[in-house]
Amino acid sequence: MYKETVYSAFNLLMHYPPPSGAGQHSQPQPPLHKANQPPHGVPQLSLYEHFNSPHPTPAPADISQKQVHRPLQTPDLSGFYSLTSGSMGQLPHTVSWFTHPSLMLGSSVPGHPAAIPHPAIVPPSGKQELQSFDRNLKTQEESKAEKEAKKPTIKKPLNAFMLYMKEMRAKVIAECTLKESAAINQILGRRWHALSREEQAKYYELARKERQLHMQLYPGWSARDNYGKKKRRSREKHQESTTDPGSPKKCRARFGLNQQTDWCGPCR
DNA sequence: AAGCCTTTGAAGTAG
DNA sequence: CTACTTCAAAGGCTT
Repeated sequence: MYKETVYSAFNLLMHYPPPSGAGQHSQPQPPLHKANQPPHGVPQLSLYEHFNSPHPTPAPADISQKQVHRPLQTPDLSGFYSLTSGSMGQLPHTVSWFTHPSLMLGSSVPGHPAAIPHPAIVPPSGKQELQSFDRNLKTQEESKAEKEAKKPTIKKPLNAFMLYMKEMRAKVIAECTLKESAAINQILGRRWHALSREEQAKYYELARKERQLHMQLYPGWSARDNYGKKKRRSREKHQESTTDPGSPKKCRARFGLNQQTDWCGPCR
């Protein structure tokens, strides 16, 4: 029963036409993640449409509106990618952002624009009034910040490598008896490069569908929405490592090597 | 408790 | 247009 569901879901997933050029071995080849870009002007059936057919629900114009005024009309896709496990050979667990806790959107009230005083509004003169104005301004800013913090964050869809990591992490942990993610990710990075183009293509394709579904569900969303929200280490710390080879990606960038094909000595 | 580490890829920003 | 930056996941470690 379960397996049947798995394979039927897989068939749905694999119903998409493969991107032109994907999985072919003509030389030279562009990087897969570039080659997999869908051609412009070629509408492709999305997972969303697949599951809504023959009664498609038009994608809402505004995410907050959808959350509050209309419950998500999409059929229960939770665990969709766990269902597609068969497709990937063995996706042992959920890999979709769709089922990620961070995306389990609550019933947040859409934030009204905070009452920000117009720049032309000048605080009344006089020390006491000025202090009072400052306090009000601060309170407004604080409440605005609180509202921002309470807003459910829509995360970025996972890219091909992230999907691969999610699938393979448990395997690597079991094999290497490691738990530290930094070390595991290094191993996974090397294994990713060792994959054949066909194997990688599966993940690029899955990632493309993730992005497509994400766009369908959150039409107004942009990666910009989450930009700068995480506190990062200071710029100085980044720059002080000029003598350090750093990650292979950074190292390749530094020495002008091909990011997709070249291995830099110090990072191997 | 918050951020770092570490990876790749997508998408943003800055010049 | 190019180069650089940030964020997705993960969990132990550090501050």
